[in-house]
Amino acid sequence: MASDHTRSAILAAAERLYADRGFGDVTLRDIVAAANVNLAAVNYHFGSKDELIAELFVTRSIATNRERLRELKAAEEQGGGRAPIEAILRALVGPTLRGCLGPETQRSTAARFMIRASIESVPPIRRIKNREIDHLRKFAGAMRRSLPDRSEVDIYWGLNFALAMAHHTIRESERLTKLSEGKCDLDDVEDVVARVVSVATMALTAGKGEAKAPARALARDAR
Amino acid sequence: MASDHTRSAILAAAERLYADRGFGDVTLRDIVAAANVNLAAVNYHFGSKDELIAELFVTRSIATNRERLRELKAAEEQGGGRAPIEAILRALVGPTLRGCLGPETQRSTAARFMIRASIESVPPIRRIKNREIDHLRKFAGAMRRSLPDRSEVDIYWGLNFALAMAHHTIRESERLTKLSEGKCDLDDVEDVVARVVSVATMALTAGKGEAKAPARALARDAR
DNA sequence: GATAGTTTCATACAACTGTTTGATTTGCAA
DNA sequence: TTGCAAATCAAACAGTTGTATGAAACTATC
Repeated sequence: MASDHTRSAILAAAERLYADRGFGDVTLRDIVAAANVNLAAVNYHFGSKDELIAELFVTRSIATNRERLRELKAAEEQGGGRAPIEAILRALVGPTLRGCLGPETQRSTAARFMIRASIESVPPIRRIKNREIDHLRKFAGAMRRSLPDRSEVDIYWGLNFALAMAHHTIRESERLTKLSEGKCDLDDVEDVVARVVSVATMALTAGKGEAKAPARALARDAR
Repeated sequence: MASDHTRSAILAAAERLYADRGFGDVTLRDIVAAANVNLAAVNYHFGSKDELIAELFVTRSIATNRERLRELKAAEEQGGGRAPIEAILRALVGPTLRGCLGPETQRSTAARFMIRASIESVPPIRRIKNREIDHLRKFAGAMRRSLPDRSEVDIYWGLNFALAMAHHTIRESERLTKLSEGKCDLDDVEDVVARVVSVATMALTAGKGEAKAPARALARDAR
């Protein structure tokens, strides 16, 4: 096996470049230049560009999911098999938010890469991504156990909204900062996590079955 | 001016293709093939590919914003300058959701194109997009008038979360359907709108100033 | 119906992409 | 040291991209 040096240099450079600039405009030549290796090295070590991306995604995907499940399991064990909904949501969105936001220095390339992947959806990743549904199902299960009175539909919507708020906040963090003229502090990660968890919790616990009825008659003057 | 036929055929074909497959893998040759025009027509009528995309985006952006502002204005007038927060949020997310979801037949290419644009962020669009902040500021203003007791920070977060839920739901509608095994009906657009508005309203009205404090001590066993 | 201006067309171009090739170097075991 | 597989390298390849060209086909005006 000699030296994996080249191999891992490519992985690191590729992850950073993809995280920063997206899959769209990062070429193999950019990657090998950043990694200080020969152009042919990518195909030699990974077979193709797509396989490089796939390996990157699979590795990171496994790591992220493990982290989330670790937090989930801890929460459920502490509650004797039934975790408080806040803890479940925190396990779902916390790791990603912590990795992608916060002061420059403590942002992880890995988390930012995963966000890119969740946004741009390039072919090699799209193929793998279907497995993520199984992962989300585990959270849906935990949420159902935590809120046994809640309808399944509401659970899924709550899960969807929690992910929505976390991902969108990461993706548009720059715009939110500009829009609020700096008043929204995206560097205070725990505050962001608390806000997302709080709103998602309300979505999941408010009302009782009908989080839909109110004010539906308003503004129906279209056309 | 003779016949704008070629011009508008290109615009229509490009919008549809970009909406369906994204900017990433739609080539000029795909567009001219779909529009049944010659390859050189794009550069003749628009100057360059980027200018074509920009024109598409600007046109649609203006239309969407006009529709949203129309609903907003109607709501504020009806309330005498102060619209209920639900109506404001409905004006913000309604048009986009209605355009992008619902039965296949009534989905608008325009709305789907705008979602693509909001996701992929290709250079010519990124340049224009900064203006959208001014548009969002109008909604922030209306929300502040509607909830004068609320802190500005909370307003911006509520706005952010409302857009988050709407956009994410559209982008991941397929996954949500699969995850919920069809139990979440993405074709019932008004239900989706009501859910998003309802949760965003809760985010904006709950607590009073501190939608953050609860349960922050939980799950702090990381590392 | 000739003419000038606009629009279309087939084709070529230059730049860039991921990938392959075959020679050369490296590292290590016999 | 010798021998051999693994790894690196410069160079070329084939394919695709957006764009440019110049001739041909239109269209309307005089």
